[in-house]
Amino acid sequence: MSMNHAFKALSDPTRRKMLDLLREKDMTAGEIAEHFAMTKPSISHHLNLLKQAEMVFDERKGQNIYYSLNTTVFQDLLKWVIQFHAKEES
Amino acid sequence: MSMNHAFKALSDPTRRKMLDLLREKDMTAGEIAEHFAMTKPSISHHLNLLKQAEMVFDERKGQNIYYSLNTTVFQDLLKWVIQFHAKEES
DNA sequence: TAGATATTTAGAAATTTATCGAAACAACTA
DNA sequence: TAGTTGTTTCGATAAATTTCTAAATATCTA
Repeated sequence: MSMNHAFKALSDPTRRKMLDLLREKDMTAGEIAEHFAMTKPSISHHLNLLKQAEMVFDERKGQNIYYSLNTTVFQDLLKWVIQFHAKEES
Repeated sequence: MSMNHAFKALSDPTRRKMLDLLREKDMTAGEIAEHFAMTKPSISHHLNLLKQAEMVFDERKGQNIYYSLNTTVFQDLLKWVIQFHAKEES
């Protein structure tokens, strides 16, 4: 199910860069936006796709909404890729 | 470079299913096409994207063109995914 | 409560992608 | 060499995606 959303989410370089940023630390939507030459609504859209794909969590803290990685889907991705990496043994 | 192509290639369910088929055995374009409710030109297009992403090889043998997995990019993908799977240790 | 800040939602334009039918190309076979 | 089979290329259309501006929502502060 959400594997399809995950692969879609990963197909855009902006979203992969967002995930890379979140790997270092949790960030607000605004902090994330600072790293891209793109309007805030566009950033919001990308974050929303990552959320739908269950690759990030969002949590409001006062005025800000913090985004953080949700690593569960990455475990499924890892399994998927390993099938190809070690195809002769499966 | 080609990582971007690889992620794009993986974003389509048809192409992921093609890779899954090739995991079992090398196949001709026609054999691959039999598994999909789609015209041959469409199949050819998808195979071409997989080739550009360096995820498959193609080799003509007489009248047929055989497709097979090229696992080198999958190794890069594995490294990429592992970063997120084990984010706290990197 | 009014204004300021942070972020999202809505709606539209531009670009990319998926798919098709028709035609072309390549190799085999009679 | 003419016909047949396997596959791709071409050109067009429809659907999906990315991005924008404008407006709305949520929270904080004075």
